[in-house]
Amino acid sequence: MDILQVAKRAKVSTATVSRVLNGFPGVREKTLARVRRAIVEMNYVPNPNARSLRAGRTRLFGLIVSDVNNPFFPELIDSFEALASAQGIEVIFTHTNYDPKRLHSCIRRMVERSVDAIAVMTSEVEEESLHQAVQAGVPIVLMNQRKLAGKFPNILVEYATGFREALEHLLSLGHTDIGFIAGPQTLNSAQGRKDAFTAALREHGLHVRKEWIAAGDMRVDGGRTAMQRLLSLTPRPTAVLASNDLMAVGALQAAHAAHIRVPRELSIIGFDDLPIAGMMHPPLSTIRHPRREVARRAFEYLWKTVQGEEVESASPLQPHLIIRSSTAPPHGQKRR
Amino acid sequence: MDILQVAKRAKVSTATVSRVLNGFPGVREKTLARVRRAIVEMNYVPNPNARSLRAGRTRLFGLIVSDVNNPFFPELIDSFEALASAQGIEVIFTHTNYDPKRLHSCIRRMVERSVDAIAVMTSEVEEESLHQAVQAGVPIVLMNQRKLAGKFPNILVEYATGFREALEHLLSLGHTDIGFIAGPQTLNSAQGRKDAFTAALREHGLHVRKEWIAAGDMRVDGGRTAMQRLLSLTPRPTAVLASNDLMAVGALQAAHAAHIRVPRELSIIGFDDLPIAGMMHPPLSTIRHPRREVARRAFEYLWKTVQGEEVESASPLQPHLIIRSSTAPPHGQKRR
DNA sequence: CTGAAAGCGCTTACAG
DNA sequence: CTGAAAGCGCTTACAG
Repeated sequence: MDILQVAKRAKVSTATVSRVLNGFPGVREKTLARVRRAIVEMNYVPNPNARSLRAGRTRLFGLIVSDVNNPFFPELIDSFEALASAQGIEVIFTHTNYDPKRLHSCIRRMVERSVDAIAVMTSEVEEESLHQAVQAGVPIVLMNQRKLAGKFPNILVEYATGFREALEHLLSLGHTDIGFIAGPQTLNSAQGRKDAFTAALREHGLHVRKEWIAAGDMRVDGGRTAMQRLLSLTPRPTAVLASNDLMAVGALQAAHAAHIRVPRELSIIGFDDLPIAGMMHPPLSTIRHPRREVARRAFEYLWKTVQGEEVESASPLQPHLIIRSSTAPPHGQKRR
Repeated sequence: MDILQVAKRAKVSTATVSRVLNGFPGVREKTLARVRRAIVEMNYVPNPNARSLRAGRTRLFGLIVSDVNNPFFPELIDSFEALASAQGIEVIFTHTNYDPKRLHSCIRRMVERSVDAIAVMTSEVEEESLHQAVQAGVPIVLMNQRKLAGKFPNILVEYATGFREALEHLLSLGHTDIGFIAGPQTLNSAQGRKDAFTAALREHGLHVRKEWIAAGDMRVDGGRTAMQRLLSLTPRPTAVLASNDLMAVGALQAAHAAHIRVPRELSIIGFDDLPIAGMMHPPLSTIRHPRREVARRAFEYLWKTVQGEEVESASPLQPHLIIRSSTAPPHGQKRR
């Protein structure tokens, strides 16, 4: 009974110490000071387990991502953790490795740990898994799961803006033959990106050439293979957009291997703006995914909800094009 | 009192339910079955806070790294987390951003959370910060902190082996003019790597040319600047080793910018074997840091210690050279 | 403004 | 082999 020791030293009851600890109003100034001194002198730290047991709150948030090894996530994790830590919240985190079944057990583990809230920042989500959290009364928030947008709180990212900017950039350089490296259409995020691409194309009256859309696995290897396929075509696109940077890197490798110079003979644009995009040779132009902002919104939603505050829904986040050196006018053409 | 409900349903006392839950021996087969059924039927999950409060163990491990955004760490985190999760341990993690002061507060937070053990996997460690854990009786383990090797459990990595292999590879290609991009000598890990390099040089009777050792900040930018300095020298080295892959990437960028072809005109070798090493153009040869193995040993040390088992100290881990495409015989020379 | 006391949900000697 | 009961360290109505 450690709080008892503090109470004795300050010559008050444990109730009063507890009040001071939790910043409750209505403690006389003098008592307050005495208790505070005792706390400091004894170097007292409350036992979080006892606290949680009694108060029913653990000050623990869960964070679930798809894949720690995908450079997309560290920044998101970093931001989330920093925000949490500023509020005295600890974060336990796991990843699903893109496997919806693992999401189920991740959520179960977190619920069993009685976290106060869960951020499900995965690219793929199965609705049933989420019900565990709902049933346990644990608030959750998702990242850009449009299909579940009505049912669950959701941090939306409007891919369309980014793709429109990318397309307009390519058009302004003189490209009209534009290919796309899509992701597996089983992934929500991959599907959304492909839709955004074709929509942007149509907006500008461009025809969607099905054979110029190749699919990869969202990793470097998949991007390389997809690009090899596109390069084998006649005619082939003069510019290629990839649904993520890892595949754009693979595309770049394929171009290098085929002795096709980027951007002189082929323009490439990625999506995400991973740190590696800028490290490539040439540095990749890409659409920046506002993941730190996603993390911030996700945390704030959960934090406010836990506090019992109402959260008004915000407008979707907008990704924007970052122009580096992997785009240029098509071979033999001038900037118009 | 949820365990009470289970007890009632199984017509036993809570003590018996607890015994079943914790796999204690000496419960009659029949009772065991009845209790198990009740647990399943009621979908009962023990309250971890009550458990921890009583048992004094939280089944929570702390993991501290230098920087989530450095691609070195995700694999380490991933491995550690997988191992922990297999034992029903949850991991809370934070990073110091290379700031020793932050390490202090990271450890404090974890101790206050009453984690059962802490893995301090940072490249820089201040001894005093560790005392908090020691005083609180929380086992810790460090990553390759040679200065503290006698005082604290430590997962050692023998840089020398890797550098020896790299050097011998370069010598076999015909290089004798070998430069080095060092890290800030305030970082233990950077210092260790530089020492390993110069030792390898001397072993082979090569002279250490001080002007061919440039220092960077362990990031891409630092590597680029350091390489620019080396390239401005006459004579300049025909091969350069970098203390980590991020700086090797920067070195590659500097070479590209100076229109020096790698590996034809300049060989580059990195250290760590980050995922990006293989994505570069050309793919970087590098010394692989066995970080998954580090994570495994760190976890196992902590796990065994928490169980009260004795852990015998293992021999240091050996990094090995991975040959890709950034090394070749020096310009105009043949492989000897 | 402050205190006495119940109770959060478990585990663990102790007794039988 | 099993149960009654104390207690882990807090917080929170309730009373004064």
